Amino acid sequence: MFLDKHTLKKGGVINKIPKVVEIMSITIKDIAKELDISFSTVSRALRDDPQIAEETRKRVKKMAKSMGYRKSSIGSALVTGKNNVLGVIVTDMVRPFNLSIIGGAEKVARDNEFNIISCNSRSTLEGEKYATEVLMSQNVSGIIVASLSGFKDVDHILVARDKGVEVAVINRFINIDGIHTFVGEYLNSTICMMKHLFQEGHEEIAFVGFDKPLISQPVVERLAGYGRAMKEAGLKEDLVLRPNLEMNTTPEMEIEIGWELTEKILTRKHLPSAILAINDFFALGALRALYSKRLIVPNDITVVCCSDVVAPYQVPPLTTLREPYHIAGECAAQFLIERIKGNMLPIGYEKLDCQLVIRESCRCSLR
Amino acid sequence: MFLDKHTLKKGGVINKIPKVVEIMSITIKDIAKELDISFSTVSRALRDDPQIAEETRKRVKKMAKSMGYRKSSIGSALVTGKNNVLGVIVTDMVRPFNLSIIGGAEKVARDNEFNIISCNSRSTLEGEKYATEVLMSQNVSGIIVASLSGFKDVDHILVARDKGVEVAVINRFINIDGIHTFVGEYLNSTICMMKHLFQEGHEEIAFVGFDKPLISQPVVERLAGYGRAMKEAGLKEDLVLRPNLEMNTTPEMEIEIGWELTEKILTRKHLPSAILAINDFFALGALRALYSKRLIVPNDITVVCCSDVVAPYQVPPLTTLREPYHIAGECAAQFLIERIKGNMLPIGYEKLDCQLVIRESCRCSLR
DNA sequence: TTGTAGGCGTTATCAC
DNA sequence: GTGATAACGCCTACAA
Repeated sequence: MFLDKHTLKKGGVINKIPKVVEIMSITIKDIAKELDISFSTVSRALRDDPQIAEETRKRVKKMAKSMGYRKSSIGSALVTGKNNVLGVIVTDMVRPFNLSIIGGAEKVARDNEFNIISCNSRSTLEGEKYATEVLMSQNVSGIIVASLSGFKDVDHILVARDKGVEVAVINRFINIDGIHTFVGEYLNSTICMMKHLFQEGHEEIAFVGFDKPLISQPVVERLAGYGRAMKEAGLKEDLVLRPNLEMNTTPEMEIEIGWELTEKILTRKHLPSAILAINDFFALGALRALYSKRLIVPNDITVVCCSDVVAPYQVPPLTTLREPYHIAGECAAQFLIERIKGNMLPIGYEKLDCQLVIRESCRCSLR
Repeated sequence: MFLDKHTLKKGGVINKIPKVVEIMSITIKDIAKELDISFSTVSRALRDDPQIAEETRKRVKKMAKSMGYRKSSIGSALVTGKNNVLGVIVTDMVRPFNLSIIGGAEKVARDNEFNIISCNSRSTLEGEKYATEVLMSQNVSGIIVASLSGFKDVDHILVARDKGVEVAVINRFINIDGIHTFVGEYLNSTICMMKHLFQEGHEEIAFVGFDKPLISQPVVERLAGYGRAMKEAGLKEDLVLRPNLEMNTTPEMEIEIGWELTEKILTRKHLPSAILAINDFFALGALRALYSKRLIVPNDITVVCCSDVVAPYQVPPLTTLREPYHIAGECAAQFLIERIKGNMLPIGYEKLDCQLVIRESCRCSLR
């Protein structure tokens, strides 16, 4: 596997024009002048202030529309301190689940006439602090933190909170006064997946994954869910783990590891009937190992996984536990917007279930 | 294939606190008061104005830092009309290539202390117009339009341009005065891919794809590149196309179509040695058709494709032409930032090559 | 080299 | 109901 050197070829310049003359935007003063009324009346009319003559309101709105007026959000932000912008901090803008979070937030924001500014933390604490400052300097009204930089240092979050910025945290298992948290529910979700496998008649189920040195709640819960389900069903656990996996692995590395772990399984005399992988990429590694041995999924063996990134686009498409990233983004944005609008929802934490998505990598698709 | 009904379970509220008292941010006035100098001196010192005493500059900066000052971008934006924010308009925040564009822009923006606001057009002209207005109301300094809503109505882009906002367009084959455009180079890139196949000894190469009723430049160029390469090599074209495919297909639909088209090929007595799919999802359909016939890639047949969305995560990983989305985002952001900073680069168009990424779905990986 | 005053577009608080 | 006027945080002539 090798990559061609990237080439960037400049195209021809097809036209040159002098810098365009800047045209000023329409302001409430322009409208006021046109209508020969005071600009504060215009401001009130546009904001549907109750104490304004219906007649005036209509005239102003009509004129505003015909002149192509659009409120400058920075003007009002300067006065109100709120600007209908939410900031989202994610580790990076590459991993699909981060983009799901942003997408979810964006959807809700749009429906509420809010905007989104997104920043990377690059998975570092400094990055997260910097991103927070950037967002503060933009006077955002709320911040969604979806960047798992660690568990201890949350000063920047507290500073934001104390400056009156609403903050919501996604998938970080902390408990800070005044900070609402949305976390995935992985334990019961994993048990749910296991039950599905039991229903399909599986009894020998291998868990392919890893053990992190750092406490990662999702990892812990998935392992616990697998363990509890097997125990309750009176079955023997079959953990095939890469111990002490460092943070910041790439998908490629995880595929590699999933492959190796599965190959270990394939050297056994007796194979399990199903493999539950800890995430998409481990599952992909499993698929590759099976493919190289010409084992057919799900006819010869079932492969399912937690998380749902590229699983829909596999041959065959994988049954997964889709994590609630998009929904978390939606919920967090909705929560912040409500708070910003003055609806002081209670602060606490909310658990969001994963979604069992059944595709063609398990037995039930054969019937 | 079915989905469980999504369940959203509310978690327990673990703590309630009264609304946090709002703490005012530090402004230049606070610093001025603290240092007993005028606030304009502070403003100048912070902006490294040349006509300021070195001594004062240091004192001010030190104090600013110790007080945790951060410039309010809305304050300065109100005065200067620029706010170091770029807006990006994409069709949606779901398709990975859109996110690549945003990611590329974000990377460059970050390096230049700019921020990004992203909006959806939802693939409609109205959406694009609305997004443009939203961005204008945020007083963005520049806009990247990466939303292919059509070719005719570009008034909103002209309005933005005329208001002094720098605009760059990605992958839309238009020519507007004052608007810089970045477009992918698909013709030569496709020929490049074909040459690679020839080098591997392929002579019977089927093209699996579609013919759009609407003129889509990438589609046209890919078809033309395939045709020209085959012709120049003295080989016979083997086009397996779904004619008149409507716009807005889903990945699932494209997989389905790619599957069907490939199955047609598989009914032949003599099979081609390679398949070039028009995009990832058509290639995925091909993989599924081949898998169901137990044909091994690349041993029995080679599969490659244009575009590079989920191709890296296939079994086997697919050789592709990676489209320059991330790079386009980077280039567009860089261009806009330069212009905004006053470096008046000439306006025109630039072509960005696709990148041939060789993976394991073609013969050369076997050696 | 530094200080003063005016203004950017909007909202809010007075009067009238 | 409406109209002045004073903020908001910052920048920038102009003056000192």
